[in-house]
Amino acid sequence: MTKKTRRSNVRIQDVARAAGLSLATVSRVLNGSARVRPNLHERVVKTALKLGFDLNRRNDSRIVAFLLSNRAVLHPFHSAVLVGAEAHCAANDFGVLFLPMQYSPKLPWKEVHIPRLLQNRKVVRGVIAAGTNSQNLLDALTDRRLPTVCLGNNIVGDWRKDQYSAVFFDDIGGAQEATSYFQSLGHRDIWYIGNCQRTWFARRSDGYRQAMEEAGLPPLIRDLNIDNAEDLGYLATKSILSEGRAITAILAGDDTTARGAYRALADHGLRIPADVSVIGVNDTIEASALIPPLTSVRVFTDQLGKQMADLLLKQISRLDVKPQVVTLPTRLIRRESCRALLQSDPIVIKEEAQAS
Amino acid sequence: MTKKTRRSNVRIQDVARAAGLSLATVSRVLNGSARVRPNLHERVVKTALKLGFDLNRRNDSRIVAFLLSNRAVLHPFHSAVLVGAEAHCAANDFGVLFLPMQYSPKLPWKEVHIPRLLQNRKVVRGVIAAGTNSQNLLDALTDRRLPTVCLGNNIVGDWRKDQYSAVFFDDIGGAQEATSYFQSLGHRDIWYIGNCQRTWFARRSDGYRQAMEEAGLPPLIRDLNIDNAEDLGYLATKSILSEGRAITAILAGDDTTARGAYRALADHGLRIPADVSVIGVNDTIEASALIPPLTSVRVFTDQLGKQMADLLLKQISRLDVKPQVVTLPTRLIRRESCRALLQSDPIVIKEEAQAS
DNA sequence: GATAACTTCTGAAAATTTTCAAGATTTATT
DNA sequence: AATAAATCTTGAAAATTTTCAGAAGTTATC
Repeated sequence: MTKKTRRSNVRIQDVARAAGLSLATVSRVLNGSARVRPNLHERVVKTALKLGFDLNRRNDSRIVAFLLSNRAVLHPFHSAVLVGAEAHCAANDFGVLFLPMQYSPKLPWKEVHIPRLLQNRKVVRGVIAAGTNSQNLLDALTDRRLPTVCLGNNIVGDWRKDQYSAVFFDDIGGAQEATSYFQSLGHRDIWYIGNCQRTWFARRSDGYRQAMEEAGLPPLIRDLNIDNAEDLGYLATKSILSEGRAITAILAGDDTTARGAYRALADHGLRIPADVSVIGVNDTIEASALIPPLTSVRVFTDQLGKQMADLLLKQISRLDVKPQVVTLPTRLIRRESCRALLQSDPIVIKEEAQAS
Repeated sequence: MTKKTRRSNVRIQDVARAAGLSLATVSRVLNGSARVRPNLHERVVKTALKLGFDLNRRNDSRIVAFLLSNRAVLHPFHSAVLVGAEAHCAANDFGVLFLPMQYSPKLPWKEVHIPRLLQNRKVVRGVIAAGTNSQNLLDALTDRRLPTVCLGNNIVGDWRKDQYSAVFFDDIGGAQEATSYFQSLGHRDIWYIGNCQRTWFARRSDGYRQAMEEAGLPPLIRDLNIDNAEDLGYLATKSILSEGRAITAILAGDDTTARGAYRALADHGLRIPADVSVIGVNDTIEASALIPPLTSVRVFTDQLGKQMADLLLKQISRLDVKPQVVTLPTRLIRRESCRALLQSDPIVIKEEAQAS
């Protein structure tokens, strides 16, 4: 009787007997190595829970996947999220599998190709969905019963928000704060530049628009459908300048776009911040690397990674947790790229229509 | 007889019988789940090979670890290596576990703490050792019989080069090429700045020194023991300028150091490339992000990752491959940060001893 | 709406992994 | 050098996973 405590008193065969199924089927359910009819699956899980079968501390995999969807490269932003997620996982004795993948948001979910390593919970226990995702991938992961937490800001198209855990960062509020900051410095001709085809640029333009409207100023948005963020910033800025529009401040949709703006301003002989003030969003190392250093809306990327990891690990350890949504605040980091506009300052309009 | 081909005709129990050992012991050797005395280990491996036991296509893990040793953050350089390695692994149906770790190069190898996930080949089959490593870690990995490939450039201290596969990139040659390029543009007062306590900065200073000596010019090296690369570049450049030394060109040990130099030059009112030309090393996105874009020694980071992955996967699939060393070439990418010095140009010496 | 062709699911048996306790070896201490 | 304490190895048995071939379910076709 007092044999010595086994790692768990309840064995897989006890569950099988109680559920009236074979050992094999129970094993398959418990480690997701193969498909089991939904009702039997449920029967196994229920029986296991009832008998108090130790669903976690068994010696199965302790790896989660960090999905980097639809990105060609690993940007500093996502690097930082990855590092944050890894640190939290490591602290909980989990490892992180780095898994870039590409898929079309239009593909029916059954046709989204899921990497082999995700097909068996023996290997990967859950997924952090970073990069740009859409509902079809979430469906495919749900079908495989993989707990998932997504980076909310970057999901394109409609998705069933109540069914998934997600972590957002408040870039809308950040854009709003940045715009208000410009206003507090006396700026009125404040432009937003971005590619509003992309969710994140669109979200930020909303924040900008709100702040402008609240201040009774007309929103000035230059929305170009260009994929490369630096080209986008460059061309958007260039087009505003060559049209001779009044401009004393630019809110760029992200730091890379801001860099393009820097370049266009330099081309036109305009100084930052003397002639034009600039703010970016994301506050990656790029922001502090620019000369002059860029004022930017900081996203606490390490916290972002940590939060996603945390929600995921909770889902993994307890099968019954409800999906949760968390929104992390952002914060404007003030650097030398902005200056206060004095009442006496003339509005600078360079007329040169320099050809690109 | 014609039963239908099994995934392998030889079973683990055949090996056990032939080797005169228990099933358990053979299992332990074959998946590295626990330590087995070296002679028995060898006996098992030999017997398995002799019987033609399928060492690979069994359904064991297909994951390798990407070790990022002793780095606080994931720099763009290592990001790119990681992405390159992952792509090649994915093409071979392997996944990559992202595994940052910290250890002291002075610790005896038995005391180097190896993450749990590396302790069992059931999880991780091999290691790509990136970041900064030293022999003690390699010993610890060897002890666990984990195939390892290291990033050769970043190994500190002595190590047994003939026992490990390694991939180098020719940064020495790159520094040499960069220096020669300066010379071909007519520069003579060419400085190298770096922190030669760090292996990579030291290697590059060697390349620089060679090129200077071959051209009959005195090497001008500003070697400061500062960890933060940007501060290093800033302070090194500042110190040269404030001493009033002649300087028309700077070879910075890496791109971040070059950025520091940019900032110091801007502080002194010097233009790039009009007054001073600058070259960096690594050619990360930082180089093209600077204004003006930085001429830099490109390291083909994706190839670097790919090569490391390739050597590793070969070692994993065949237990008998010899360690190999590969050196990848580098290439100077010319951007706007350099200009030819005309014979008539006066040598600019700014005398202002601006306090930092 | 029946039948064929195909796919998915399942349990029994086979194969492998893991636990446990005993035996072997190493290390520390006298 | 001898002994005790601690650690490491191992085989047998227990537990789990995987294979295999047949059963059950689906879909396409006539």
